[in-house]
Amino acid sequence: MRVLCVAEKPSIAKSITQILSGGQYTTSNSANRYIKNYEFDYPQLNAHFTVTSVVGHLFGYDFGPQYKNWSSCDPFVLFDVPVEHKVAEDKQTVASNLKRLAPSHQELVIWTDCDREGENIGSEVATVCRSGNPRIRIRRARFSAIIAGQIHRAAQNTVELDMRQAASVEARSIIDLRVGATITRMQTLGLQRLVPQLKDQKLMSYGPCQFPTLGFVVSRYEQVKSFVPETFWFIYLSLARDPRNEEDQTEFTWRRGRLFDLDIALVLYEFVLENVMATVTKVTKKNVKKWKPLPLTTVELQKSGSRLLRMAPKKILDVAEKLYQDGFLSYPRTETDIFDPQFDHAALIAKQVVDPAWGGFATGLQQDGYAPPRRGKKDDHAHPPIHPTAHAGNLNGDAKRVYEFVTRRYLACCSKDAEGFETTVDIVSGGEDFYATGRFFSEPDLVGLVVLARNYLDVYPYDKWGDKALPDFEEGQQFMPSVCELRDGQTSQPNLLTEADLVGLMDKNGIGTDATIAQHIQTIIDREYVVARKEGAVTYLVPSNLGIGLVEGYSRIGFERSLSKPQLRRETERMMVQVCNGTKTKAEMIDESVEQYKHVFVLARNNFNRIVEESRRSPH
DNA sequence: GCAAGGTC
Repeated sequence: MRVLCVAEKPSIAKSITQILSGGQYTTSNSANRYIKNYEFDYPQLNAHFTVTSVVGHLFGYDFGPQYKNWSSCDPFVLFDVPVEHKVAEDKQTVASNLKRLAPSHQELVIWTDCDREGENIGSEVATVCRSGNPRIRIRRARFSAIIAGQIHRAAQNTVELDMRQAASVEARSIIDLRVGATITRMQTLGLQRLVPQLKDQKLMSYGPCQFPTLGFVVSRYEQVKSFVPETFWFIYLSLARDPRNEEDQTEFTWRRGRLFDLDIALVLYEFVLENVMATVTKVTKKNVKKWKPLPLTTVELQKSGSRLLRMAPKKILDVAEKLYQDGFLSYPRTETDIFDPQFDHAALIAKQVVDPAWGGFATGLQQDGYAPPRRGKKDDHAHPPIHPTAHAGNLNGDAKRVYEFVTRRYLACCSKDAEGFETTVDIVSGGEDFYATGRFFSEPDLVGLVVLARNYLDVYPYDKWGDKALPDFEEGQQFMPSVCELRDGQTSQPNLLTEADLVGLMDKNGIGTDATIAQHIQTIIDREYVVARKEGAVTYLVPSNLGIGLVEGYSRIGFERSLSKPQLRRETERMMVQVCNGTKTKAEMIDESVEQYKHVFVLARNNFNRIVEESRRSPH
């Protein structure tokens, strides 16, 4: 029997081949430059295997040519006209490779990622293969990690393709196209016609992900703008053990924190002054841990990368993609923050011992520094957390910095939590409670044998856990504070959104996926809805007048679930789950969603003057 | 000239 195996991407086809063939296989080129076809015998099934791949989706949806021209029709009709489902122009070579291979095989085994998109890509692969060989038997391999045992088990225990999951993706694709096209055309044409400043603005797109993304930026901007500082008061108390040394001050924090009522603060302060001699009520000493980081997901890479490496999320993902293609990093698009229990950490750590910067640390992990990585809560059942797959010694610039971050993060995951020693001193002065906290990695010799360790912090300089010395205090000890003042301060205004903040918000609200979040941010910048403003080391996102105008305009119309809020997208997500469960059909999902958006569209068009007003308010 | 999803 001849079996045709098709993976979602070339790298997976290669890994599967290496595992199933035991290293004995032949390679040939396909019509597509990225795709190779591998062949070998698989005696366990008494079969000859051909393994190849696609490069993501094969098909795309679009309107027919008669609707291409924006003036050809009222945008509203795009809610209902038929959509074409065709192999995308740039995927013709991918499809022709499958179609050519199908006739010489009796069985097709689909090895796409085990998620909704993977199921959908699998159904596309099946369609193309069937067009080359109508009688080909179609099966699906289920695997959640590229680990030999799992891959063999998947090959020998194939299942059915899940057509419900595939259908849920089709429904979402069609809805996104219809909604995106109608609102984009209406909005762009309307604003160009009615707002003089915008007549040359090329494209003012609407998308179910880009608008909620813009909404987050505008909403933070409004918070910053409407912020009114408040004054608060607190009692500041400190002790100088050596009154001649101004540096040697132990500052105590008032247990009440901040008070926003001056009268009350004054009364309490006067109580304290009447009896200011302080008494130490308690000295607490305890061992404390700072947890090592979780295994790295794409979203985390982008958040911490943009914060620590000061690169745009999109840039980080591009660099990581290149490192993956060069064989230095594992697949960079993953939601998983749990390593498979069978994952071979020893082999990966061994590859890093040669590094001049962290090789010594890796050697330490090989001796007794190793501890199994923490287990997060997310598993996409398709890819492991991001980790280095080979040592890279010759990188430069951004590639070097991203590789270093991923590698240090990985080694930190395989290390131990940092251990410190914390002392808290509680005092009472004039009936009010104060405290001071100090922390050490190594306790001064008093107790002698407690050895505390920085552990993962030695390889992960991105986390800070500073030493803060505290002089010795004893319970019952009394002292006269060197300073005791009623001080005031003001609440500070919130910061504008950073790219890292925005990635986090989108992830939390289900806007976009690990692979697309950075693109959506880039889109709202490209559309000039938002400007990325660099202030020192941090990049803040500031909405433009156009961006603010659009969001304000739509919310003025008073949509129950505004177009720039995440609820509508969440509803789409919920319906996809229902289609996957079988509690809703694809057609029902499309109908319901389109009805809802038709309503929104009509309301928006009838009240378009409000959007125009908001967009006109200031020059762009 | 429209979307978002995959991958390169």
